[in-house]
Formats: sequence, C-alpha cells, structure tokens
Amino acid sequence: MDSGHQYSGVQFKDATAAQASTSPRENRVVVGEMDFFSKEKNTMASVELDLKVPSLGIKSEDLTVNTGLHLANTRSDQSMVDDGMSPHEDDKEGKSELVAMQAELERTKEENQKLRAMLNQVTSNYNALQMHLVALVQQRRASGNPQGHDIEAKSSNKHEGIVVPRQFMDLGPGGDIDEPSHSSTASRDRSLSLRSHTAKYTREDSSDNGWSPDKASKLTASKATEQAQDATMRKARVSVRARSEAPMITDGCQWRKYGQKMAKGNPCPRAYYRCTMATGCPVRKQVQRCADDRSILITTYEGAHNHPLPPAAMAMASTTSAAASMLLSGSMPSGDGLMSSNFLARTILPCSSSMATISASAPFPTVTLDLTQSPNPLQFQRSAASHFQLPFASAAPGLATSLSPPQVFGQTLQTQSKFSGLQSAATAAITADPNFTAALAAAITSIIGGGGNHQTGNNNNSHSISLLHIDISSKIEIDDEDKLAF
DNA sequence: CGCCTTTGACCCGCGC
DNA sequence: GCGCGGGTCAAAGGCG
Repeated sequence: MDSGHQYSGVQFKDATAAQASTSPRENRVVVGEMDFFSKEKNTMASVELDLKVPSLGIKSEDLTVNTGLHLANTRSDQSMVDDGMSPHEDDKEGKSELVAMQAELERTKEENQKLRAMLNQVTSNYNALQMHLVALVQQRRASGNPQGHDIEAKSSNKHEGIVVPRQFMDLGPGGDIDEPSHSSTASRDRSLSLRSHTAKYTREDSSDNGWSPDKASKLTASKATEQAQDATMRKARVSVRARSEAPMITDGCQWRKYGQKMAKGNPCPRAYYRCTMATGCPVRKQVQRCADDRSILITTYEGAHNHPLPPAAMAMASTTSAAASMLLSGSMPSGDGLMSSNFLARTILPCSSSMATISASAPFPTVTLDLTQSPNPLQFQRSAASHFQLPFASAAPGLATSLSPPQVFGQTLQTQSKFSGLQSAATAAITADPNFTAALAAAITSIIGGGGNHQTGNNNNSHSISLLHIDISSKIEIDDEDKLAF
C-alpha cells in the first residue's frame, strides 16, 4: 500500500489482550488496505470500524461501522454544547454552522450507507464462498474421493480460486476426527508407541479431573478411543528453534514450570512447563537451549489446548496445531509406515527448503521449525511500505486476504496444506518477535473478541470480518506466490 | 495469601 | 532384574 496515502484504516479499540510491553500507541494497530473502502480513500481521513463479530458468521447488522466521522460530529456537538454558543449571541454564525453541520451530517449518512452497502456485499460474497466450500466438501465426500484433499488444496493455490477459511475440525477431546479412515490407517503404525503412553496420559489428565485408576476399567470403548486420540494429539510435537536471549519465547500462553531436568548430552537443563490458562489443559512445552549454540532456544510444544486462547497465543497454537494435525492426518504417504520427511517438510513449509524438518525416528513425531537459519527470523521482511498479509487464506477475486479468526488448538488445517504451511511459517516467525506478536494480538483481539469474548474452540464456526491486510510497524508480506525467503 | 519456581523423589519405558 | 533416562509429582520456599 502506498504508505504516503491516506488510506482507510481500522482502528482497533480493544487491545487488552496485547501481550508484552507494547505501548498504547503500538496497540493502536491500524489495519488498512481494506479493498471495499478503496473508493473512499480520498474522502475519509480515518475509517474506524467497531467490529462486533458474532459467534456465527458475519452479520452486517452486527458490524457497527463507525466511520470516524463522529469526530467531526463530536467536534460539532461539542461546539453546540460546550461552546455555549447561543443563537441570541450570534444567530448568523450559529445558523451557518448549523447548516454546515446538517450538510456534513447528510454527507456522513451517505457515506455510512455506502459503507454498509459495501459491507453487505462483502458479507454476501463471504457467504457465497462459504456455501461453495460446503458444496465442494459435500461433493468430495459424496464421490468418496480419497484424494479429496486436492480439491481444496488446488483451489487454495489459485488466486482466482475460491478459498474460504475452512471449518476446522476439532481433534481435541470429544472432538470428531474428520476423516477417520485416514486416521485409522495412518495411526496403525503409531499405535505401537501409543500403547505405552495412553494410560500414562489418562492418568495425568485425570489428576485435574478427579479421575482415578479404578475408573479406568469402566471406560467405554468410545471413551478409550477418545483418550487415545487425545494421546495421539499430545504425542505430536512441534519444536521451534529460535535465537533468543530470553529464557522463554513469548507465545501468549500462561505457563507454569513443573519440572527441570538435566538431559543427557546437553549441559543446559531442560525445563518443563504446562499451560495454566485453564484447569486440565494438557498442553506441555519443553524449553531447552541448544547444546551447540546456546543462543538458540528450543521450545517443544505438545498437546492441544482445551480452552479459548488469547490472540497472541493463537499464533503458536495454530502453528503447532497445524503441524501436529499434519503429522497425525492420514494425508501423508505412509504406506510403509514411515513418514516422508520431504513430503511433510514441504507440506508444513512448502516455501522453505530446510527450515522444517520432521523427525520420524524420534519417540514422538516431531516437526521442527528452525528459525535460526537467518540472523533475523523476519528476514523476509520487506520494505517499510509493504504490509503483512495474514496467510490464513488466499484472496478471492476482488478481495484482499481473508482473515479467518485463527482457530485454537485442537483444530486443524488438514486439507489446506499450503495454507497451513504458510500459516505455520508465519506464525512461528511472528511468535519469535514479541513486538509483532503483541501488535498482531491487539489486532486480532479486536476482531474476534469484540471486547474480550474469545472464541471457543469446540463449536464456534464464526469467521470474523474478512478482507484485512494488517499494516503494522513491523511488517511482513506473505502470499502464495511470494514465498517466505527463509 | 495465592501463585510461582525449585528440586529431590518417584514412576515408567526401554535396553542390556 | 537392573540401570539409565525422560517425564512428572509434590513439598518447600520465594515473591508480589
């Protein structure tokens, strides 16, 4: 976007979830380049959207469009009230000002109507796209195409293709596995290592839920299956390597240290943390410095959150969720029971050559996102005038990037491999930059929270307002065609 | 007082 | 069976 251009922007008011030590000024994340405002660029000094995203979908009536013109009106209102200008004192001046105000009011009304019309159009477009996606999915399932992932995967690669934020499936406890056939085949080889861990994890999880070993025998088969799935989800790990002097990278979650051990072959201790944002959250992470290069911090995430996440945490959550889902999905060519590291690497990070590695020989299938290859994780940073385009989905014709609210843990981007790959890369890189994370957190908080209402990860199908390019002081640009230059 | 970290003990799986 | 290593528990103490 033309940085010198006075473009329309979205001023996020609610940035309470911003983490780190961002100043209020930094929290005023301006999200601009909203295409549906492009025609208004010259007329609006500042477009302020108060987005109140409902739990399901977008309803234009829920989008309170504050064009910012209230500033002018406020000024006028204040002049009426505070200035104490009495008609008796200055009738002519008062009348002329009144006329000017009425004219301005009329103009603002017209602009408001235009904006509402545009929003309605955008909403209808979004709904149409969503319907199209549903049709595609149903078509795929009806045809029983085992390679059905290609439908969405291919469409996601086309700019003119229809890409709609996927209705992420929930792999968390009680969640449904979207494609059990895949999972069952792919899990055949994992089942061996699962056996030894399922009981352990159920015991651990029970500690918070009053579960006792005696109850184990009473578990139904479905319960056991659910717990096995949970254990499976926990087993998949995502390791993030990043250069950091801090003892821990900022990922937006609240962690409680519950142990520290000296690991073999590494003089640096390994710290164990568990998520404390909700009781019973099974997510753990390990933090350890690299033995070879102690400036490298290795953070390994494991598990799926069972609670809504703050926006800052969604970045890493999406990363690990996407990677874990990719590991656990049946979409990988695993006929021989071995994961194809090349395949997965390209899947998780299709744009990179060596940044993502998948360890199939490790006790746990682990995706390693290496952010240390470049001196700065944000090496792909562009010029100051560039913008960060959230890679949550590709753009539809005439639309900017669709910003679907990042889904929380336990949900997957399984069928949009490239999509998840970009998301993984971006989110991992983003989370390595606390400032960017905080700024992004402020932005997304305003979108999805509408004032603090975090999404629930289980049944929320909402997609917040689309068409957002985020323009933040620290900027990245990512799109399908222009891959991250790791 | 509540939350957190620390740290030794304990559990478990695995290899020999 | 035993030892090793990874992972977790839980009591004790610190801190705001």
